[in-house]
Amino acid sequence: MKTTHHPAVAQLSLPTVLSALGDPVRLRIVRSLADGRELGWGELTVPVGKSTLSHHLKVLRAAGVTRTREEGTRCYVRLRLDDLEQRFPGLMAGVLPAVVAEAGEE
Amino acid sequence: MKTTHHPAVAQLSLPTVLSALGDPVRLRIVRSLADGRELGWGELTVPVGKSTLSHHLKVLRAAGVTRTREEGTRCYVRLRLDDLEQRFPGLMAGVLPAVVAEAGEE
DNA sequence: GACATTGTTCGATGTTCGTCGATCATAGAA
DNA sequence: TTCTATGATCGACGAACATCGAACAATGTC
Repeated sequence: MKTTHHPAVAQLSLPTVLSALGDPVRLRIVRSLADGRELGWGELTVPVGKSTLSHHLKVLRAAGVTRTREEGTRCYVRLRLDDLEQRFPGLMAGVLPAVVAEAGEE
Repeated sequence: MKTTHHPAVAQLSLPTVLSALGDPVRLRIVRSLADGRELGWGELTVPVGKSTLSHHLKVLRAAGVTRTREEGTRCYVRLRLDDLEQRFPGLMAGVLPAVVAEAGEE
């Protein structure tokens, strides 16, 4: 595919991370990944077209929230929980429960 | 001044809160308030004009992150920590340390 | 009443964002 | 090689956003 760029741990920016999380569609993606599992692209069920999904995954990736692994023609996504914990200790521990709890509200 | 509107606890939305926090200027405001103190409008030193500051405070207020109290011609701002804890337990406990830690990086 | 202070609102400008359909590049299958 | 499936990229659109200066409203002071 392409050289999917992932920022280094030291370069993760808090406004960028929070801004990436501040969108309903992306928050829904994060919720799907909240348990740490790696999911295939197609398993991310969001109510948008695939070009839009690709865009949102790019935003999450650029913010350092997710890591995309390519395997053949398909790719897999997971949260960068360890990296985020290293850069912003406790952040995701505070955010993820709220993200998961938000599931039953919509 | 005006009828400054504050959303009820049950109406706080996670994407809205995170989105409100996902801006450098607003994050700087939140950092000033991180210890729970109430600050006067003028004590919020951010590198923007006053109309822009007013706008950012409105965004934070509308998201339910801050509460504005008016007293005469001047007003005071503070975080709605209790309300946020009630609606999203642990969220601010995870976010605020990262916000404060971010202080020495810029 | 006249003036000063404080913060909001308005209008405008340039930028960024979310969304889509269409196209393209890559890797695997027939 | 040809076809197919997977995602990324492109171009475009309208909406939302950050910013500013100027004008405004409300309160306090002289």
